[in-house]
Amino acid sequence: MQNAEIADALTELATLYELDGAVRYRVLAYREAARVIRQSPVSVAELAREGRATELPGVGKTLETKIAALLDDGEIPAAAKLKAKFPPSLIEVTLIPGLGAKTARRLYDEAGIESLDGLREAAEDGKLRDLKGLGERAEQNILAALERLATEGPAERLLLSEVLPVAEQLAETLRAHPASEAVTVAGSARRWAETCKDVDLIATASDPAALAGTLSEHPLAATAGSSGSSGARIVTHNGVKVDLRIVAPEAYGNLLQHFTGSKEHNVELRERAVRMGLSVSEHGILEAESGESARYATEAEVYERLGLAYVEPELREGRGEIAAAERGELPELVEVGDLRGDLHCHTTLSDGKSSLAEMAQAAQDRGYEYLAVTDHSATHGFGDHVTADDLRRRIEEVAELNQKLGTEDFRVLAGSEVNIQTDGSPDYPDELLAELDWAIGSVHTSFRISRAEMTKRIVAAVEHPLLDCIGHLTGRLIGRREGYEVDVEKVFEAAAANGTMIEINANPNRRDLRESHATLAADAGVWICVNTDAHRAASLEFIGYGIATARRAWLTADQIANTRGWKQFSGMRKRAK
DNA sequence: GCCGTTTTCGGCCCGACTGTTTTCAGTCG
Repeated sequence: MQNAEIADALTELATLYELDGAVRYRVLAYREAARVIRQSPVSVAELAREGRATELPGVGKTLETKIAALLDDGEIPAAAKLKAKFPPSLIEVTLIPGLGAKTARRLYDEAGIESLDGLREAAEDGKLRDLKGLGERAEQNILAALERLATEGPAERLLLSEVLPVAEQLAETLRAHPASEAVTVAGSARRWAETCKDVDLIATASDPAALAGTLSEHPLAATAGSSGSSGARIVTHNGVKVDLRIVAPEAYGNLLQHFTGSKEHNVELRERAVRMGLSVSEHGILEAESGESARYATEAEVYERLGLAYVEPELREGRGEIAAAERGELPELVEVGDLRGDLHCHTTLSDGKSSLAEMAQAAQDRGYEYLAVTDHSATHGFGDHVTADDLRRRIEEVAELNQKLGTEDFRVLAGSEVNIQTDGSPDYPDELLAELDWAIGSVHTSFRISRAEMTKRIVAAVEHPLLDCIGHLTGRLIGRREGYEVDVEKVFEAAAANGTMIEINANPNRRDLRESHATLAADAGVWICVNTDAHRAASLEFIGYGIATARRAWLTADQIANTRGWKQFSGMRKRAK
């Protein structure tokens, strides 16, 4: 059973308990455990079988027993019992914005509402207004929410790459306004999370109302909400919700820290502050004893007041960064500027949109020392495959291009992204692979084989002496496709033993290795390389998303192979050994 | 239900907003 399935079951049980009126903290404990399990890089099912699930923070004896029952019987007895007590379709009702478990339970007890259909009927018949605490306004809001759900489906999170360009463009416009003093993109976009729900902009300005008006009147705004001296709210034409909050410069650090999040980071920060006799909010830090409140212009001062080293936004996820900041043991994170080359891209030879020369030029423009051109291989399909003869010609073309460039400072590597076939073998003969400068092995077919077979398949590729690197290890597409099942720990163990690199694919749809796997791989001693998988010259820019994943995985430049210059990197390739 | 610079019980973040209500509970981020 996958971690996500266990997490889903615990989340459902949390809501069932909440509907049943359990104490708040029990519900919170189940939700927190679900979060930790969802994020875990290792199989929680395996941990539970070994009786080690309690090693996860937030999982105690009780939860371990419940997970074991879920694995053995496919359900948790407590959940089954509660589902007999009231209709489980009541859970859907709690998903309507503005309705929670308390209200849902009262709708059931007092109006016999069991589901979204029942809720709609009652609202249309004007029956909800009879319940204490609800009125006509609530009826209208519920009907509007049901309508939105029917037409738009559940609110989905947007890919960071859909949100970040919009956020940056809006921030740039605001920065250019004469009344603006500082504007920062905050929230999950600042943390470079995989997906975002909305955009938070934090600003300070000499004329706040004027700055807020600028956002409301921005051409990207499809609809504008209220706008005043404290901020403004818009929805862009591509459906991104944007909140601008404007604050006095003295408290800019407090507000920025608060709205950068994450929620989990902030909760942990505030809990720690309480133990120090301090109360932290977006407005400042209050000392309980003296009653004195302090405001800070910068985030660094906020962290300093709490006895912590500055925490980079990408680390603020409640994954131990506060404890590390306290000990002064936060890693010095890798940066985009540390990279010396990109080792995965495509050209018009397979499914890319730019030529070999255009890709090389773009890499030189970025200041790289090397670019591996890795078009798809012989069995790729879609008419985009590259035959063995095509590849031999490509090797010659690359040699000619390098000669023409005539510099020691930059070189193109003749490479390939080779399909790992179902039996784990590459789809070019070894003699041809040996002529390449660089080869990546990737899985592009037969995703649905068993976890054991997939693990065996990829480990075989890892052990192949002429595959230098494994591409997009799990094949996931964020929000669209789960990755294939594979025992990543076994793969990393083999990769470390064989000197096979594993990439962080920077494509914002992939970001694969995901961050928890990247941490695990680096800890296992695997060389990571961060590559774009660019299919056009402009897409070399996507490297920022891959570096963000590396940073969110706590990685330093040291742990990334392609931060080395060519001389050193060339010797680190498996084929060079 | 979890956890320990308040260790095996008694705590467990902070504030804004909403809709309903004359002081607040529920929900949300």
